[in-house]
Parts: sequence; structure tokens; C-alpha cells
Amino acid sequence: MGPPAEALRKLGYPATRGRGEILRILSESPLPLSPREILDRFPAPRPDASTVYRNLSLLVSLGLVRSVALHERSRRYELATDGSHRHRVVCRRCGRIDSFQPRRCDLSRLEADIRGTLGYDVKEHSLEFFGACPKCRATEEGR
Amino acid sequence: MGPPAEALRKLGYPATRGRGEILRILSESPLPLSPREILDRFPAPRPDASTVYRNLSLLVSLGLVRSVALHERSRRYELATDGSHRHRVVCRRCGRIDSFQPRRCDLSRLEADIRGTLGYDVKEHSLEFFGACPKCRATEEGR
DNA sequence: ATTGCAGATGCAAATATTTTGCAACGGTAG
DNA sequence: CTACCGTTGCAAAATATTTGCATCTGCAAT
Repeated sequence: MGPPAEALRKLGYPATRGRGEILRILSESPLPLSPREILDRFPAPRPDASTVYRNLSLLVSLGLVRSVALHERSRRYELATDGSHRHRVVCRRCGRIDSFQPRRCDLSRLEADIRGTLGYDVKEHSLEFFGACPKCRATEEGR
Repeated sequence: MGPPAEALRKLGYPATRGRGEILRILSESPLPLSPREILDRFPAPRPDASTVYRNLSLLVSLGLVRSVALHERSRRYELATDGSHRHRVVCRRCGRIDSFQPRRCDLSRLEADIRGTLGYDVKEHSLEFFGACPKCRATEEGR
């Protein structure tokens, strides 16, 4: 099943088909996916939705998967492999989603500020941008 | 009803009781609230949940209210008055939420990058931090 | 290869969240 | 004060997520 299976076993959890598929599906998607989208991409026989939710929840708690909040009805999920930290850009008009890896994510200073003023030990952050994608900007020209 | 009412009327929408209350409730909360929490704070007679959803949706589209995504089951909402841009810090352990106003939100550079590489005209961003609040850090000491 | 156990899955149902249709009601402009 | 248009309540549907329980599966020790 590959490296993910080992990662799971190492953490003491069986590497079941469902978990392997979720990780594979996420690894093949350029975009974070909703539970529903993940389920739809499962090869037959499809698992029950509850299994997908349970596994996503486990994988998130193990740090193998990360949730992404784009202000939609449901959350999305993406692989949290290695140091793959990403930011999102969402088009308010057509819903297109792009993501990019920041050159150097210099929010460390802000995080230090937070530690100093609010006392939080910040471990993660999530940054999303919203605006108009090139295509929609072109369409809007004659507004 | 106050300034919010004028803002609504100016935009061509009736300033109904429900809208006024939502704006008041949000203005009195130091934290962004979920639709459910907003409903719970309504003085009797409480409106139907659908009314709250419809109004939140309208207020967001008018720019008077902003949604906040903290990777929870439902979104939260906050007043979007004036230039009140805020960032959140959420405790992963106890769920405590703090927010703060960045001294100077120097993401403009990143936004310029995005415009250059992806072609998006970025109009807004949303930045959340996750970690351990001071209280929970103390509790965890003897882990 | 076989077996036993802890944990995972399917299924059904409960719970939570959000949306929609429609008739009655309320806010605003004149 | 009246008329009109948009809003609200209510009921119901659609969507999203969680949970209990019996059965099945992955894993490790034979």
C-alpha cells in the first residue's frame, strides 16, 4: 500500500483499504477535497460515508491530513505530508481555488507577537485569500 | 435603530427587526458567533432559524458582516464595520478563541505576489492561528 | 498458514446544519 | 394612511455529520 501504510502502522493503527484510498485520493488531487468529493472518487466498493468521516478524523488527529476551511458549507481536506504548508486563493465569483507554497512563510514574527501578548503557543496557521481570478476579472471588465 | 438601519436602507433593503438584532448581537460579542449562537441570544420573540440564515447571507453580501472559518462544523460571523480587520487565535485543546488587530497587516506583499503569479485580484484574506492557550499550556506541563 | 483480538466497517438511525416554497405580515415611500 | 415589495414564520426537504451495534478485517503471535 506504500509509505502511508507504514506511517499508520507505526502509529499503531491498522492500514485499512479505506485509509489507504483516502490518502491516495488526496495525494492525487491538486485541490483540497470535501468528504463528499472524497467519497465520490472512491473506486467500488465505496465505503459508507461514516467510514470516510471517521477516517478523516483519525488521519487529521494523526497529523497525516489537514483540514482546510474556505468558508463553505463543509470543510475540505488535504494531505499534510512532509513540510507541505500551503496557502489558498479563492475566486469569489466562480469558486476557483488555487494554492501555492509561500517562499518563506514569515508569519513567525506575528506568531512570536501572539506568544508575547496573548500567551499562545502557536503551532499552525491557516491563511486564505479571496478575490477575483484572472478569468473573472476579464469578464467583469465591462461592469 | 441606529446607524446600521441607515446603512441597510441606503443599500435599498428594509431595516427589519431581525437585521437590527443580528447587528446588535454581533456588535456586543467579542467573539464571532455561529448562526445558532446568534439565534440563542435573540430576545423573544425569536425569529425562525431560516430568517437568521437569510439575513446573515444578505448582510455578508452587503459587506456589513463577515464570515469567519475556524475549521468547525459551522461558520461564525462577525461585524465587518469600518476597517476592523482581525485575526484569530484558537486553542486546539479547549477551544478558546482570541482575536487581535494586526499592527500593520503586511500581507500586501504576498498579495502582490499572488497578483503577479496567479493573476488574482485579492480583495480580502483570512488568517487564523492554532495552538495552545496559556491555561492549557500550564495544564500540559506534566505531560 | 491459522487463530485470536482489537479495532474498523456497514448499516440504520439520530442529530445538526442549511435551504427552499408559500402564504401572511411588515417596512418604506409617496 | 395606503399600496407595494420584500421579509418572515412555518413546514418540509436537502445536506452534513455523528453514533450504536453487530459483523468483519488487519495484524501479530503462533
